[in-house]
Amino acid sequence: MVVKRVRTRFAPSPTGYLHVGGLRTALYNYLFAKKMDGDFIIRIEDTDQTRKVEGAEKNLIRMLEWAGIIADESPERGGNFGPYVQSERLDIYKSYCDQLLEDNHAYYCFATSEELEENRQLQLKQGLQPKYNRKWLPEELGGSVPASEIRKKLDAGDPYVIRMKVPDYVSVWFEDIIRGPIEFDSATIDDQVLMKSDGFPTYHFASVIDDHLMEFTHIIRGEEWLPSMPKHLLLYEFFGWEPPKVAHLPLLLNPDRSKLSKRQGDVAVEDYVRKGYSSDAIINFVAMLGWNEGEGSEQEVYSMQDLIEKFSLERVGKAGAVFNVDKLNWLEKQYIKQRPAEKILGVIKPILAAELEQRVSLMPLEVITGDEYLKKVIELMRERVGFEHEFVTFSPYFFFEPDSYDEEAVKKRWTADTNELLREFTDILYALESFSAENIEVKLKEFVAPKGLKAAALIHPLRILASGVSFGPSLYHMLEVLGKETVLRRILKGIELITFSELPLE
RNA sequence: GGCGUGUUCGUCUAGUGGCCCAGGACAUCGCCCUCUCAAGGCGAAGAUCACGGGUUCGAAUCCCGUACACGCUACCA
Repeated sequence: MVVKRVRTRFAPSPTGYLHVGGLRTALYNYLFAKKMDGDFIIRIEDTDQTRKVEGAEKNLIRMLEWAGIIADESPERGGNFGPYVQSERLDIYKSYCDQLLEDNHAYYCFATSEELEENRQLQLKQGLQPKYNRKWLPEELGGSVPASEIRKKLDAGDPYVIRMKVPDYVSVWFEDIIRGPIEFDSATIDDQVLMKSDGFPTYHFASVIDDHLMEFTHIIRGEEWLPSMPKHLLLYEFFGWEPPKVAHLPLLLNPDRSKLSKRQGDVAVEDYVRKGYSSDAIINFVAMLGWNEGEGSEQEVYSMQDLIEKFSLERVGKAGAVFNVDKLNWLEKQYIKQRPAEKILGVIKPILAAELEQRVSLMPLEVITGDEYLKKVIELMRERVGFEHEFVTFSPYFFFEPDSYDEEAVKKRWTADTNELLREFTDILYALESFSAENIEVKLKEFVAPKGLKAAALIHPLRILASGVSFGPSLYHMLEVLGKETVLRRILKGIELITFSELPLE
């Protein structure tokens, strides 16, 4: 038997931003396809014209690309199974629907939405499952409506929908890759609308047609689609098509375990991008929400390549997972620690440029915007920042003069002769030929020892004057990177501004 | 209401009949390192495996029931 090339899809509707749950669905489809040496396709499901949002389709594809999920076929890329936008496939749905009508698997329904709603309320009140009451089921299909009456309504141009005729007394069974066997009784399946009165197909109809015509071998989608699986299966049966394998993914949840939603945090991938998360961390994090390598693996950090190699649908969990930002933050740090400086440069340069338009720097611009300088800053700060943009914003003193000094720190670290010590030490620094961390350290220790002082007596004040804050990288290395001129300028300025006598004595 | 799915530390999870009075990671706390902050190292605390019945010499793991949660129940996807 010839094994078919694996084809999977992500089929979003262009109604807005890319949801992180959607990102994970797309990722799993992508990982599975790539793992199996197959193709990953993007199809746009825009059959609800009222919910369509301008620009959403482009944005969706952009965000997936940002995440490293590149489609083999898509509306933008094309392919042999297009068009990849459902609103451009209307004639296809129409002809397949005609076939169903002809084969008595579907029928016209002229019920108004008011009628339908009334019926629904009635059934609900009676404790029944709300279902279409088959008022318009034709005689040939076991109903009571004569063909002539349908013909009359049609000729009169009355609006109608087309519904599928669900067979009575059958049970629909299928095997979900991650959940195992699932069975439904046809009595619980509604006569789903296939074609809406505006001539557009419903999701259910369009996706079945397209999934078959586009030759997908595996459908991987959210758990919310599980209950509509029997309808889809019935359609495959009507057409005599072999259904693809299916896997229904568990939901992503809010901290209170409700379905992940706005209000309790960010749900759009865009939100996380804006906050500075990298695609490495987002992909890694989202992949682990519901999937794990198993077999005693304790690996936490996975590159996209790792994921492709190790992913399998069988190892996707069944229960919903809470989207926990703490772990995402930790992952982001892991990536910052290991990311090549060159890559980080590309991200922080524009951020720095923007900052420099807002604030004036007293440091030589060509130096502080240069690769050499920025790389040194990156190496000093990479274990201390949570996001790449913090290379600029968390330690602005690498680019700008401190505009204040941490009051608490000054209070804690200043004594009556701190300023005098700093003044004296400034001369030593000034005379220093090579302004290196080692030299500064040696000089500082030489300076402080005969006075019977600890290095800390000078280290902390120096840090505060050079940076404005009491925390940061190794003082000596920090001073070296800042450079002699800047360091001296900041110390001199600082001892002018900070006067010990002004400090409250305790 | 009906149908469906799910349920192991706060969170993500390992675990597919004996190795589990349950392992790892994040978060929390403590100690070490240390010029601060991180990072790192070590350690602590944290799960009566939702509950109740079976099956079995033996169950987190198999079966049945209950509870709870979530999803679906549209001419939305």
